[in-house]
Amino acid sequence: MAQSNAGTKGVPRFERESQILTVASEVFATEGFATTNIQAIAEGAGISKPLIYNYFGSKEGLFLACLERAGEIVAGEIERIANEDSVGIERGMRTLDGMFHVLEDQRHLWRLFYDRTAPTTGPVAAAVNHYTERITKLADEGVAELMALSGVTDRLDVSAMTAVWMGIVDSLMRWWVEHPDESAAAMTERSGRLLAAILGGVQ
Amino acid sequence: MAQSNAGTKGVPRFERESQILTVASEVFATEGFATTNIQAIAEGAGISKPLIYNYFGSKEGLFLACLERAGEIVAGEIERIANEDSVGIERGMRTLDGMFHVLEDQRHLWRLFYDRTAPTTGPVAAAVNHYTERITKLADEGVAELMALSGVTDRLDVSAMTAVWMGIVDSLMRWWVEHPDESAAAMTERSGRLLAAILGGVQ
DNA sequence: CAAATATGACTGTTGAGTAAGTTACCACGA
DNA sequence: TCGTGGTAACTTACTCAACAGTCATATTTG
Repeated sequence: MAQSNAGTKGVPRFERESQILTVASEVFATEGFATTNIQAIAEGAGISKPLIYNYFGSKEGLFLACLERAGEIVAGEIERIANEDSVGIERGMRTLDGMFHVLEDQRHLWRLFYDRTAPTTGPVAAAVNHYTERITKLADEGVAELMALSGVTDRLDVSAMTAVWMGIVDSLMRWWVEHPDESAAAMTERSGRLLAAILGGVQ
Repeated sequence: MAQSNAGTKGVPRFERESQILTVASEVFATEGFATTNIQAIAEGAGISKPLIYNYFGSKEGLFLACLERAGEIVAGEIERIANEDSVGIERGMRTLDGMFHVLEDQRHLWRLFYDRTAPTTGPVAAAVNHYTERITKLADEGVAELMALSGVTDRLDVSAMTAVWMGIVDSLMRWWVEHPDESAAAMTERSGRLLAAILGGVQ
C-alpha cells in the first residue's frame, strides 16, 4: 500500500517525547485517564498513534511518564520550601507561592494526581502513591506544626486538616485554570487577602 | 431459549428504581461516570442489565436520576440553612453541620457533582449546572457576606474564596468517606477545632 | 388473560493496541 | 561529492475486546 506520509520528519526522539508529554499531560489532566483518547493526543501533537506506542508502550505508560514529570516538579518544589525555615501559616503561604510559580505555564499538572479514573493497581497506582505520599508527608508535617501552636495534637484532627489544606491548594489551582489571565504573583497576593479575610471575619 | 430466571419477583417499580439508584449513585460517585460499568451496577443490585434500561433508558438517564436525587438533598439542605439568620463563619459552620447530617448515610453523594468524566452537553450537563449553580449561588452569597466584614468586595477575590470554600467542604466529605466510623456530630466538632486552630495558629 | 416485572443472548461501536511497511537522515568508503 | 546501506522516525490499515444498548421471550400477579 502507498504510505506516502511515512518517514522521519527529522525530529529526534527526546524532543518528540517531550512534545507528546506536554500535550498528553494537558489532556489527561482535563479529561481524566479513562476518558482520554490516545488518538486525540496524537492529533494534538500532529503525529500518528503508533508513534506514541513506539515511545511509551501503552496508555498507562504514557500516563506514567506524565505523572513522573509532573511529580518531580511539584514534589521537588514543595520539598525545597519545606527545607527553608518558615513555619505555620507562613510556610503554607510560601508553599502556595512556590506552586504558583513552578506551575504558572502548566497549571493543570497539579490535577494529574487527583484522577479517580486512573488505574488503582500496577505502576501507575504506585507512582500516584509515591508522589502523593511525598507531598502529603510534607503537608502533614507542616499542618502538625501549625496545629501544635494551638495545642491540637490529635492525629485524626491533623489528618483531616491536611486533607483540607490539600483541598485548598487544589481549589486555588482549579480556580486559576479558569482564570488564565491571573499571574502567579497575583495569585500569591490574592491568597494573602483571602487568609486575612478569614482571620478578620470571625469577630 | 429457556429463560428460567425471568418473571417478576414481586418488587414494584418504584421500589426497584430506588434500590438501583442507591447502588448506582455509590458506583458513579466512586468510579466516575465514564469508568462505570452498567453491568456492575446490575450485579450490585442483584438484577439484570435490561431492567435498568427499561427503567432509566440509558446510562445517562440513570446518571441523571442519581444527580437529581442527590441534588435535591444537598441543595435543599443548603437552602434551608441559608434561610436561617446566621452570617459569616457561623453560617459556614452550620452549613457544614447540615451537610454532615443529611449525608451521614450516603456520604459519597456529594461527589456526583464533581465528575470530570460526565457528559458536558445534554441533560446531564444541564442538571449538573442547575444544582452546582444553586449550591454555588448560596456559597457565593455567604462568602461575599463574610468577606465584606473584612472590607473585601473585589469580585475575583470573592469568586476565588467561594472556590476555596467549596473545596474545603469537598475535602472534608472525602476525608469522611475514608473514615467511616466518624459520626456527623463528630465531624461538626472536628470542623470547629480545625477552624479554631487556624485562627489561633496565626500569631 | 393482560399488564408488569424480569432476563438470556444478541448487535454495533468505540478505542486500545499491533503488524508491516515507508521515508528521511547520516556515516562511511571510493 | 557521490552513492550506498544501516538505522531512527514515522504511518496506514488492520485486530480484538469491552461495553452500551436492544430484541425477543419468559414468569408472576391480580
